[in-house]
Amino acid sequence: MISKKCKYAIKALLYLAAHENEDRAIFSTEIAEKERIPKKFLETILRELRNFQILQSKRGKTGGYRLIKKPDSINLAELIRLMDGPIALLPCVSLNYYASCEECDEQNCQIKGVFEQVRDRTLEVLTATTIDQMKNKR
Amino acid sequence: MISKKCKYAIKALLYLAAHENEDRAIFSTEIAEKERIPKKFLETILRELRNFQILQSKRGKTGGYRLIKKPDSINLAELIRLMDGPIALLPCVSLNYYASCEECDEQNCQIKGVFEQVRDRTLEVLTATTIDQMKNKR
DNA sequence: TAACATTTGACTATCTTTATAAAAATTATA
DNA sequence: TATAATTTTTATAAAGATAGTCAAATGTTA
Repeated sequence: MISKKCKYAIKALLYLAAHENEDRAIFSTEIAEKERIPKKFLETILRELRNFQILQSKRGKTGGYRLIKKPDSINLAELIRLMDGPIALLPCVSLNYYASCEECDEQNCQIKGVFEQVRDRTLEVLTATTIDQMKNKR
Repeated sequence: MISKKCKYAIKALLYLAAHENEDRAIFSTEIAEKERIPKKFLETILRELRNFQILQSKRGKTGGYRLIKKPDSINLAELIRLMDGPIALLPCVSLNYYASCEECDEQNCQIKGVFEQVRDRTLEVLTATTIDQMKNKR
């Protein structure tokens, strides 16, 4: 499962992408209400996304959030990794967060293979999917 | 990520499968030592597997654990669901543990589609892989 | 220029759940 | 009587999901 944090991040980005052409910064309050995300939780998520250079923020009356990265350059694999960490189902088959299994002889591991397959299949879908593509669904 | 519990369960079943023809019950201690799994934790895992009718247990001097199900009839998807629950990355696309997303209009959800794809791709691999197949790796 | 309203930012606190065990006492079996 | 599983209880630690508070920035207005 991805975390709620991650799901909320996707929704927030979709919302920002949908209103990108309106030439205005968008308040966390607006996103929270429209997407029904707990406001304070959303704010910490937006801040993280800003720290990752995915969006920019501005304080004050004319403040709010805007996308920096283009929606077609934000893919789901990247986003999930930023918010939740590894995508692989085992640490020892993770490409970006590899960690060895303490207890097993990795050379002769019988279970790695399947999970490498799962990882590859999953990544095929996730890296091929961008915020822009999701936005244009239905 | 799958939990350690789940990973240990896979390892324990692989061990039992590897020694299936020896016509003896196998102690939790033996599995714990050979597979380097914390003993007490392993015992609770074995008990769960017994409750799921995957193996049987016997107490006393000639006690231990034996497989009930054949290794080629235990697939990974089933096993992961028993130990960890849902395989899908979102509750609303889970086949066996479906739960609606409180906050979103599921009819017009833009993010479901991708995660259905991921689920299907993942399940293709996991349901096609049995303990017996893994046992015969390398 | 000072005061004000609004919005993000940073830092804490809290509450719940899940994961991971360890311990003790009990029961079954050879 | 020794051995090994069973049950029950408890503990710990980490993660997840939120709420609260006050500070800092920004634009507006008197």
